[in-house]
Amino acid sequence: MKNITNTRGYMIGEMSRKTGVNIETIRYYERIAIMPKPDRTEGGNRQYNVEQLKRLFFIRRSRELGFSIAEIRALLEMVDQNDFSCSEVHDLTVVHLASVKEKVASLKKLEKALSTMIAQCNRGDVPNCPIVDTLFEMA
Amino acid sequence: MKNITNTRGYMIGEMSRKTGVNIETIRYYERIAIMPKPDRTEGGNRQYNVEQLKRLFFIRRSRELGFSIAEIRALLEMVDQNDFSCSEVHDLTVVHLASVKEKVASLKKLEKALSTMIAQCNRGDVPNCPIVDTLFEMA
DNA sequence: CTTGCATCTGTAGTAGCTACAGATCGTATA
DNA sequence: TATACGATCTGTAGCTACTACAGATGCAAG
Repeated sequence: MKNITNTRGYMIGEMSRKTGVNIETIRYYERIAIMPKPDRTEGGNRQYNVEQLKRLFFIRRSRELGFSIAEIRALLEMVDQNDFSCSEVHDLTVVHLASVKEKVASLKKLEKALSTMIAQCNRGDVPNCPIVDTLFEMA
Repeated sequence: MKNITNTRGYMIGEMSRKTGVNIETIRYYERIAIMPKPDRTEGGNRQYNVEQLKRLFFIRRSRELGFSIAEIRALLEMVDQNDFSCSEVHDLTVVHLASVKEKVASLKKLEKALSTMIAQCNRGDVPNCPIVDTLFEMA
């Protein structure tokens, strides 16, 4: 039960608590190499530093914003360059925004279609269920 | 090169062409048992009937409407009953609609956040990239 | 020194397909 | 009838982004 940031660094559990990223997920990020291999204690436990903590925050925030791991990998590569190009980051974000908009649009279509189906159905008082009829359509 | 509906039934390729469902996906649906095991030719090729074709249309349409396989399984169980209850179908659809709405809402939030980030970035003319700054936030 | 939580590795599972490889089927044509 | 060639077969592995174990250790407090 220690939240102490000791001099040796953060243990994986602390990293998890601070960022909200699951421990298993942190190890997964290491395996797919978007997080670096951290130092180890003599016993073999991971010891993270502040850099790595920031990186994990970056990843979590990016995931929250819907970036895929592949996109995050690209973002991190950009950021890892000393003199990274803001316009590359900008462009990647614009592309991502476009895909989010597309998803919204297609979900809105679903929403409309489902609403219509539901509206046509008065729950069993009709001989044929209009929802089921719609689902059987060979459109 | 035949589109002939022969008396024996539809081959898997015909099913695929008619419904737009990938051949491998049709076999997958059989494996997870939302499509029945069809008859076979002497040689072992699948032979589907009209019932099964309709069922596949139903599945595809439901997928298009965003229903999960689990939900589709439930829908099919309802529909498979001779005297199925329209209100069960109704309720499942309402629940699904709610989840679609939630997804729309959360994607809209993303959209807004991403738009704001992009608006703040004038592509490299700022010392620190506002997008990257946002991503590093430890919120 | 023991207790007991934290962490370790490695593997397998999730959804919903998709993509092979290597073998056989089925049929149109020579 | 023989053959060629596309369609289909089975079985397995891959994809995304994790999550969930099992069984073995590490580590720190009492």
